[in-house]
Amino acid sequence: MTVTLADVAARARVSPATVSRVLNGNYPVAAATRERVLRAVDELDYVLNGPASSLAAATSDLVGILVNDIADPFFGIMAGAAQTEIGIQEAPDATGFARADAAGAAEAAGPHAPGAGRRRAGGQKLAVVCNTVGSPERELTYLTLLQRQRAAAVILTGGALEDADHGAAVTAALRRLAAAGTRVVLCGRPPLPDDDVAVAALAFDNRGGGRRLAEHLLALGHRTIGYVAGPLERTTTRHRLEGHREALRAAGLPAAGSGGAQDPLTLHGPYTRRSGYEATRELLRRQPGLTAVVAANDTVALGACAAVRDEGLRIPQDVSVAGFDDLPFSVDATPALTTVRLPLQEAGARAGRLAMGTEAPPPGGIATIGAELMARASTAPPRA
Amino acid sequence: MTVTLADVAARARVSPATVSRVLNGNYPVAAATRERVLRAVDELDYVLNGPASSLAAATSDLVGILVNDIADPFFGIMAGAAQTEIGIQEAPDATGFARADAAGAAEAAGPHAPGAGRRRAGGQKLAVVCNTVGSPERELTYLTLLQRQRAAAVILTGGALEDADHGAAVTAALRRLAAAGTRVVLCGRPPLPDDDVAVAALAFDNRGGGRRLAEHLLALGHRTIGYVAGPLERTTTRHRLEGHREALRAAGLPAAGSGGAQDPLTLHGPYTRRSGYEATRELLRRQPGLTAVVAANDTVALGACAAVRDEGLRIPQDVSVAGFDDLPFSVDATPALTTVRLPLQEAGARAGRLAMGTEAPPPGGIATIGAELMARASTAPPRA
DNA sequence: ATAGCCGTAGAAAGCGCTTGCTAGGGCTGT
DNA sequence: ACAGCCCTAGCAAGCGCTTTCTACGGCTAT
Repeated sequence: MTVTLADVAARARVSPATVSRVLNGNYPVAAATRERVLRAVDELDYVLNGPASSLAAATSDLVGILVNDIADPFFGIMAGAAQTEIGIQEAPDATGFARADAAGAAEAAGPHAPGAGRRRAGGQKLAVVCNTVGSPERELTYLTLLQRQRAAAVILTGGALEDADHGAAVTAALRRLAAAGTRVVLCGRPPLPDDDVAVAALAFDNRGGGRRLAEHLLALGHRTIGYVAGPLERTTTRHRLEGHREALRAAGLPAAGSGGAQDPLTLHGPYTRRSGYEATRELLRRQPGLTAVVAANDTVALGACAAVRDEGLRIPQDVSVAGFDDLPFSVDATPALTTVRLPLQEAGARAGRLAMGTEAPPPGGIATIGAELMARASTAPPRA
Repeated sequence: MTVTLADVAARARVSPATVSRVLNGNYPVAAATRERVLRAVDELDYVLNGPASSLAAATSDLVGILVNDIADPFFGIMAGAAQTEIGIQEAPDATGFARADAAGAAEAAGPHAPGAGRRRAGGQKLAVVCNTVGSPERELTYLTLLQRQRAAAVILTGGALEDADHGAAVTAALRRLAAAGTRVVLCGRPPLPDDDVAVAALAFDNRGGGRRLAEHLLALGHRTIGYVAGPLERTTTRHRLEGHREALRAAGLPAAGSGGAQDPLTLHGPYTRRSGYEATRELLRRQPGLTAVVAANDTVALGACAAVRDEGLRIPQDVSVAGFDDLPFSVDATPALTTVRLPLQEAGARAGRLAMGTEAPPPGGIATIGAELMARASTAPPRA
């Protein structure tokens, strides 16, 4: 029914081994033979059987990218950049066998260097993104599924859940993956607790970003700053908040809640516009003296802006609003949103390269990626 | 080195066949045996070898979702919804074998119904999204890669390229996929040219949406309406534009360009904010009488808004602006964007169900999904 | 008691590919 | 001319799982 390697071999009058070698291009095959095989391949519309190939070779060309919410550009941008880096490589050079010899002249290995004439070893990788919807179970399930597929690499993006059990489970899963030869990369997520693992981590400087943003507001003269934080138990949420409070404390303001106590100026919620809207209305209600609102991210900030307006207040004259991430739409908000820029594109691309083994891992396996303050029109000095 | 089925079998003192059956749960295995096997599985931290399993069973649990731009929420939302529908199902019932008998009492098949006691047949599907970046070659490459993996289903989202050669290539690829038993679903993309294939299509009513949006503007009194269209050669672009012009023509306005002629009121560009910005400035420059701008989608509309403002004009008093898609941020723009709502979430979910075979395909394999006008604050009557 | 069934488990034959090893020509070098 | 190499291609042994077919108790029905 379906065409197999053997069929192609028969048609090209060669052995299956030869066909395999032509297709994988990592073994010298005479040009004429190669030609014949290639012709047979597309006369027969042959498509390699991936599972069989992966089984025999004990490797697969799958690379998994885990994201918390695929509908959120924050993840979309990172995933897209990573996928671009991983995806379709330069086309293999079907002809030009002889040219390798010319190039070989530059080699020190002598006239009969055995490596001459070899073609791209790897082959096409299939980067796939998996949407965990922020659910711990799904995260684990996807990790198992990817291990099942013997994925070549796995990239985990975004903040991690701060649950001891779940953290341990994920760490164990990643360790298993790594042990099985899968490259593991963390992107925008803190390194694993014990860093003995061969897991590269690209962490965002959320704490620093949060601090700088707060400092900016303090410098403008704000003293009562509301904070619409992300979901509890997320590293991202905690780090941004810590940075924020660090700055407040440094300015001699009562950064309550740092001990986990109730902080009337901080409200937690999901990363949604709605959360931003509702939390901000609540904040405005209970703190009439509020002159600024910092949101967990840009999406939340949009909701905050809507809330401020619906209270009949102006941005930034009456209340300043700031976000985090600097997603593309932030500059288009009215007024343009002050936020903290995270180089999502770059980080994603780098993660992709690490996953491919194209780029050397950072020293210690850990790199921190800067978060830059983008002061724009949505923040200004408070009314005098 | 790595644990295999045989290892588990040895440890559980059963044959590999039995372990396989426990894991796949579609063959009666005595509770005690099952128990023993399951214990061995997790004592050994056994993870099924996907490729081997797929090879032997001649099926895979991969479902591919192709999107043009993963960083664009338009696709993210559809992909996310589809993935949710496909992804992690209810947990298999590890115990409770006996209960099947009790339930069996309700069956008409008699006391020894052979089907009693069977568990979920399918098993976990891995939904993966593939980012084509709008590139025809990548689209084709991904299709081949997915065929290699013997994917269970493939979902193509978003507008198709209107290039005869490429269209034929894609159609051929989809046909091959379908022939190989892969379920193919089109989501937000017009049906295949000859609909004899077993390919389900969920198309958006882009033409109708474009028409209604134009009618809305016409009803408000606009007569000189600029149009910042999407990239040429995309079905989405063409359909929206056709609907737009249909309405203009019906209103007796010179809908130039319908024959492909130069239309000074229409400009093409990518689906980016920047394109919206630049095209709109250009439009405003060459058509001082312009009172409204329709954008290819909401993202472009955001750019258009910025351009209008930068020209010192107000929205909607001086110029009305409208988008398309009704992405989440549209309602948050200032003023809230008039747009055409596409039920992306629902469409994606439905595509996911079609891919899983959970939902019956629409009659004729084709369904058109409505596009609803969302008249908001960014459009108003033109200055008198 | 005996025949016959049903429920359960094992043996073994692949699934389609990769790859280490082997073998046979055609050259080169002497 | 002959030995020895290199280049190219084939052989065959798996990779780890699924699944058909077969086998074997114990229980029911006569």
